[in-house]
Amino acid sequence: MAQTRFIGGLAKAAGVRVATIRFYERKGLLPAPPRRASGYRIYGEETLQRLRFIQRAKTLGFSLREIQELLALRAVSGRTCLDVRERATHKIQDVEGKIRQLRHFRRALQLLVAQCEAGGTQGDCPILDALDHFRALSVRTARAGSPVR
Amino acid sequence: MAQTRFIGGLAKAAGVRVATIRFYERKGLLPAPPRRASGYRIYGEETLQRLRFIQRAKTLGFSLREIQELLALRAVSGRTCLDVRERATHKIQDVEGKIRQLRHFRRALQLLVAQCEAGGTQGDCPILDALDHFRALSVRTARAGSPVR
DNA sequence: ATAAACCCTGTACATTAGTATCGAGTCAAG
DNA sequence: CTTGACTCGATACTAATGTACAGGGTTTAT
Repeated sequence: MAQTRFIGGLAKAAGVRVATIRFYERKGLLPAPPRRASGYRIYGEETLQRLRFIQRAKTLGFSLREIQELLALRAVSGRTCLDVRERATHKIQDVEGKIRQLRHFRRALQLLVAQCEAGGTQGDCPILDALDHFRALSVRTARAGSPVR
Repeated sequence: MAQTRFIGGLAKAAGVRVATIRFYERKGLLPAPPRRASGYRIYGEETLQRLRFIQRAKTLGFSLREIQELLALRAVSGRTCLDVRERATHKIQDVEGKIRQLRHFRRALQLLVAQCEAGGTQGDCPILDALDHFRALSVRTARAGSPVR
């Protein structure tokens, strides 16, 4: 049985503002919901799920435009399957790149912590340039750069 | 031997605009570099590395403010080691959360592709609600939500 | 020593992602 | 059937993250 509620209840459940929900609707991130005779928007559970999806994707560095594209993968109308597959495959590459970066990132931070612990719980840490290690690890896409002038 | 260059060369090497570099300097993401007598900024290799770090962190969903915090982990002056360790540990949690989310995300996208392939290269895909699967997987933080009204 | 290409500061403009406010209408609990 | 909380659309404002001049000085290859 679908929960139904007005915009305020949905906003509270999702932890966003009412204005944000209307904003997302205008932007096409949320479908125009059914309305009461009065014009009040009526939401079911699925909109809450979609809002949570949007929130998560945002913290992962996707822009609203990208999130819209991701959501559009579901709405197959008018798109061929091949098209969807291509887009999804491309997104997977994207996601895997992010995962890789984050792993390097984590490793660097762990090194930082390890160096701290090695230095003892008080007194000076060594230079703590573990983040340089991160840099060294993840600069694979490095281009040549302009020469000295 | 450190490469040195003016702001334009650095911008080109990092793939950002000159104005962006000056913007980051104003924001404290890049240190104020040494200058020529003329006032021209002079950059070494380390600034390029830092710029690349910033770019990567941005695509991973960190705001400039958060990136500043991450960079501050390196600048140990005035901070105790314990403090740094705590902050780094917290960041690691953060990063791991993101990795987890991205993995769910990827799984959902892979499911989507698989469903597409099962449906053949042409004709209609099934409903393709693999992203619902993603939702089901990743809604662990779900709160009760307001009741019907 | 000159001209193209570059840099300086300061300020204004743009885009993304919301937030806030207003006046008027609606809901629902007592 | 009133009253406080909610909703509506429209519009304007904000913060974060850049971008684009304008007017004037600098570098450097030739």
